[in-house]
Amino acid sequence: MTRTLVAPEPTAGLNPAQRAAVEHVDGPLLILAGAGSGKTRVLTARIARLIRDRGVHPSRILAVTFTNKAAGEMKERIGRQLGAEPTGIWAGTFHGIGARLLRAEAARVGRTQSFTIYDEDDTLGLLKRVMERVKVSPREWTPKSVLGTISSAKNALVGPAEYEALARDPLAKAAVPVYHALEAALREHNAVSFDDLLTLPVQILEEHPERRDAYAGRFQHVLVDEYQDTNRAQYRFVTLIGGEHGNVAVVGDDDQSIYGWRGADIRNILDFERDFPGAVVVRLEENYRSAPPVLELANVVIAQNTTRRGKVLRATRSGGEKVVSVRALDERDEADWTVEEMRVLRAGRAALQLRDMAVLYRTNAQSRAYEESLRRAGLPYRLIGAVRFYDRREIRDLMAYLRLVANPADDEAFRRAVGVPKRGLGEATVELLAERARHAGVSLLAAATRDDCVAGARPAARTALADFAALIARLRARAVDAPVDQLLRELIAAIAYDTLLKQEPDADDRLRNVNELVAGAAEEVVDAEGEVGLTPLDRFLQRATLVAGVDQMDRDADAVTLMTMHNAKGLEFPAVFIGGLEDGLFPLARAYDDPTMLEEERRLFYVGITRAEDRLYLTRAEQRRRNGELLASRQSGFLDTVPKGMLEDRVTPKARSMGRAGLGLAVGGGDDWSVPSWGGGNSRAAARRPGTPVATRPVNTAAWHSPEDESQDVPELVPGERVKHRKFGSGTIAELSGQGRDAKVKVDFDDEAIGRKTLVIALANLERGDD
DNA sequence: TCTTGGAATTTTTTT
DNA sequence: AATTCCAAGA
Repeated sequence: MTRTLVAPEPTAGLNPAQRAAVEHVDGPLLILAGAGSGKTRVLTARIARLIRDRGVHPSRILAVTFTNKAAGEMKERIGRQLGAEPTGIWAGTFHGIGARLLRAEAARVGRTQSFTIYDEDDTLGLLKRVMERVKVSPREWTPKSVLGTISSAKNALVGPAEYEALARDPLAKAAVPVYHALEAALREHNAVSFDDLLTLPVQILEEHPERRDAYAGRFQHVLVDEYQDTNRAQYRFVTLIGGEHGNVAVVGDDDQSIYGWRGADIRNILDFERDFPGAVVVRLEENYRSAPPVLELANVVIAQNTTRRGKVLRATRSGGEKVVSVRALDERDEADWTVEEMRVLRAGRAALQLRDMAVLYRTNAQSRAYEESLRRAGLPYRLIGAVRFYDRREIRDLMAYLRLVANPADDEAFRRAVGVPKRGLGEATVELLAERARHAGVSLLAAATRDDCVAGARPAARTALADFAALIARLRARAVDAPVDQLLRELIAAIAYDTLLKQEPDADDRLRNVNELVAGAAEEVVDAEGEVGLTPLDRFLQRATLVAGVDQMDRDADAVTLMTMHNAKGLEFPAVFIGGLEDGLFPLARAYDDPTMLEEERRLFYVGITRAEDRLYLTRAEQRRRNGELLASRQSGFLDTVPKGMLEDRVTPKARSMGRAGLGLAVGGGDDWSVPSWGGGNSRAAARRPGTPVATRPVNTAAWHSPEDESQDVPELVPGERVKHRKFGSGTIAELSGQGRDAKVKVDFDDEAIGRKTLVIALANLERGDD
């Protein structure tokens, strides 16, 4: 049964479970793969085997990965097993694959092949304009919340009509006309949102059975990685393509489901066997990555969750260092300690390289302190996520031009490009133009060249518009045969963008970024692997929108990695530092009231822990600046349930000498923050409200209350009560509204110049009484 | 039309 | 704290 071939056998060196997953051929397959259990290996071996041993042509395989980078790496690994990289395989993220399908089928949803993908910012900009048009006040409903509810609807495959029928709460009702109008506007702009990359392909496949048959027939085998993070639309996509033949292999780990907040439905993996009858289930529970102490901790932590299929990772390695738990004074101390430990690891016997170390955290804001410490220490680092390269202003400016060149209907791009550089065209002119364009049913760019549309604008403005339109037309003509980098160079010259940047504060950085963009565009031309009829410009623009932070990560550079735990999924490092293990930060305060959210936070912790191969450090700070406010914090509840002895406790010198005693805080008894302990379940929200401000008598927390009033929720403010605000001084409460975190007060301040203000209690940091 | 300074406003995570 | 938003002035 073992055939001898030139390349190594795909199943060589696999354990029995892995081998079973690789050798299973037809019919649904669910691979429950614990962290570090070699699932990527299994996935690649499986595809290699399909191609080599089962004669499946690569073009008949659809492989969905979580990042573009992962797709690239997978193809490369398959190539190594087969001796040559497979051509024709569709491998990428759901969004990337959706875009690819959509390019081919664009006409069916009222777009052309050159449609633009609107990112979050673009979509939000469009939505604001739409809200204005349909008269939904952005004061009453923030554009973000409206976009959020529309986005959830899309991810659940609820279209505008159905949404209208279902709308019950006020926000949803307000969003109804916006949803309708937004869809129309996107279509007019020849654009799609991120969500549309998932929903429109589904819509096409559902409405056109022959298209569905074509794709389902083509893709004989469907493989999906990180299945636990798929949402309704993605699930439907998989079912539409693979439901019939059932050759669907999904890999996932319910314990690593961390995207519930964007519509991922953990039930997709929990119910796989029901959705795909006859599914073979393979469990990969042997962990090859982490040292036993790391795994022990991971198992203890995740065991607190109730909603899970249940599994225990078994270590295959032995030995290893104890997990270290560190208490620091503040975020700066935490970062300094971390960096110091990094130097020790580098200089010590382990002789780790910087690329072997990663700092993981819950929120991007936490990166700052680490960046500063690393810079002070002179250690190079790479920051993943946060501000994407393509989100930088100078890059977006140039991209707006390219977008407009590729898609003249992209009004959002027009609005951005027309303002850079300043050419005497302001809001007044653009709004006039928009009005006329709307009337004439044409795009802004088209309107700029029509006399009837620019009539009424100032002569100077008319000239500027004509010049701008001519510039775009010229670039458009060049785009036909010039490579993208050349086009970019000409654009920069035409608008003298480099001279413009040179006059700005961060000129050097910005110019470097621009050069990098040009260089990146040149590269793109080289590795363009020819996607059906797409122009190089279209390809370039699409890639720019769909690259994720991790996609840009260069693992070869010797630098420390900083990123959120969400971004760390699928990665591993010899040494991992997880920062901010404090109540209110990790888990986030928002998760307290909701067991589902709390469990998701815990899964995120589990993901973080299992990134570590040899060494793991959990750090926390006694006080931390958040949103400009200094907050005292208790250690994370996640640590409370860890058995004593599993962690090696350390305290930074600063925390030891200036610890909380020095803060003069009225902490409710005891010198450790062991005050209210809470396990997995149902302790009262009031008893563990986080983010306690370091101030006297805060009103938005119950953490310092004496036991008697613990049963009360947040201490009630009442109308007529006197309060004091940091900036506004003293005042009297006039009115209360809202609940929980959204609770607001109207306060009449004594200072007449200030008068009545509406404040969010949770943010206002009011003090009770006068003083 | 563009610049400015003060005010308001922060969902945490991302394709 | 930091960014974004807005209104008034140049």
